[in-house]
Amino acid sequence: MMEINKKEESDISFRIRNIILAWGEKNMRNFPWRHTRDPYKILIAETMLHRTKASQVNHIYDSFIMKYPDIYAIVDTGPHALKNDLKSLGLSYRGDMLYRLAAQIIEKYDGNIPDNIEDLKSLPGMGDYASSAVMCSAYNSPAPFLDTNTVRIISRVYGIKPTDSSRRSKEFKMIMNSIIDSSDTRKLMFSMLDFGAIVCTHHTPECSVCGLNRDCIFYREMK
DNA sequence: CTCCGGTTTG
DNA sequence: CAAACTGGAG
Repeated sequence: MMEINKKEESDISFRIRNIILAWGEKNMRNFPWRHTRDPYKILIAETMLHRTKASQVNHIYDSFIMKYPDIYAIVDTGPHALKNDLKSLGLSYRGDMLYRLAAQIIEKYDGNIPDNIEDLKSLPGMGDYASSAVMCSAYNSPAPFLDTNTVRIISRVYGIKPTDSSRRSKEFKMIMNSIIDSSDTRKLMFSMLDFGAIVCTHHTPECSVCGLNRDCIFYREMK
């Protein structure tokens, strides 16, 4: 009995992984912060993406990187100018946060972005999500991260009602780990984020064209 | 657990 | 007009 459940569990994870990877091959979005492995540029992107739409970040990202090409440029300009350059993204504390983040990286790590989760998480503004995202995006490290998109996909397919704390829950983390398995984490995470943003959307998801619909409890209950 | 914010979306 | 957006801090 136990073994059957385990097999079914891994079978669903296997299908989610392959279906989303295949979908990503054709539909993955093409943001500038995905063309680089430079941890600095990825760090900036994650800071901007904090509770903010990717399309909004896309508007200002390139010019921001042009103006602030490295971590020292952030500190040199000071919090006030940063705040102004990030204004269109909302969350007014973001400028101060980024300044403190850059200052600590220079002070504690001689200007080098840490390449491990523990050190990243110790920095201001860097939580579970952003730290794992840097690890995954810059180093292709198998660091699972749960954001609003991946939580929504998992909650629907598995029929688990999402709560405000789902992104920190052990249950969701374990499922995410089983989906990642030993795949190309970087490619899978980007595909999954985009799948959530384009197909498995919050309002009126595109269930009719979703490759996961026959596995999805949300879809089966909707019919 | 609650709050944050300009912009976008329904 | 309300709710959501690749979350993190207090």
